[in-house]
Amino acid sequence: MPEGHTIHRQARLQRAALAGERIRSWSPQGRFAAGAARLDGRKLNDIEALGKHLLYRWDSGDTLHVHLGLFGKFKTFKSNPPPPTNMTRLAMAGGRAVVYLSGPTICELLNTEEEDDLRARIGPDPLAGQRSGRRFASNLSRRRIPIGSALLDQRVVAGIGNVYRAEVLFKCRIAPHRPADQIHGDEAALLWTTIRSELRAGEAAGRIVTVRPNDVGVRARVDIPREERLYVYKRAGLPCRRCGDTVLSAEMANRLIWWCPTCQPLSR
DNA sequence: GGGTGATGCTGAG
DNA sequence: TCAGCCTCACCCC
Repeated sequence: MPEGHTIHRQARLQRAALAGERIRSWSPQGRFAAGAARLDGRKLNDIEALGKHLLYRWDSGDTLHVHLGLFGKFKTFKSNPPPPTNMTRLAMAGGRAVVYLSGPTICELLNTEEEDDLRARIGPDPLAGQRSGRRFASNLSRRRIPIGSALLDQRVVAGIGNVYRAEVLFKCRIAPHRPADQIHGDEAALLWTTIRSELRAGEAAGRIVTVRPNDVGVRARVDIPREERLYVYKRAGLPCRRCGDTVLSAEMANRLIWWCPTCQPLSR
């Protein structure tokens, strides 16, 4: 379930659960055996989220880099952890909690140079607290690709995934096919603030809920049914929650995207 | 119980 | 552009 909000949430929760202690680390699956052995018994100083990447800082000077990819998952147990399965790539056990990681695309130790490379190829992170709206706008202005593709490019903005790209464009009334370099300054500013507030809401809630109170016929609650939480994502053929027109979908940047042709006109 | 798609990304061609 | 990789929830039988 990993867009940027999940990663930042994990950083926050795991910081509270593990940081500041010596951590027993091992790789039940065996695929990270050497790395885990190197970290075993070291003190975990801090965890940093960077877009969809997680960086764990250890007192040995080591940095553990985790990227969940499409399938990666964390499971945290405060008490009575079940034994890890042979799918558990990395297990980290401290005095307060145990965290199991399975299915990550990346689980590796980084040296300084590799970490610099990672930072260099990642765009502004809306959850990192920086004021990077201008950088985001400038990144857009330099791409001729559709805005729907640009939002998935982690060099443009770090942390957006397929759900948020569709939802954020809907909220800002921008058609996904419009070229990124033709997004007006005020639209780019609105996009940035919308991305920030939506990712923040997702981080806090632990799930993606973009539908808000004042929109027709939908409760503003986190516990609303799953199929009412989003405006357009995976709603092809269904009526737009705002105007009733039919939600469309198409492939863009190798993934499906959904939009309302009335609420998100091609020209503004 | 099998099949499939998924909130991601890379590297080969 | 496309196959490949990682895992599992969900659907259908």
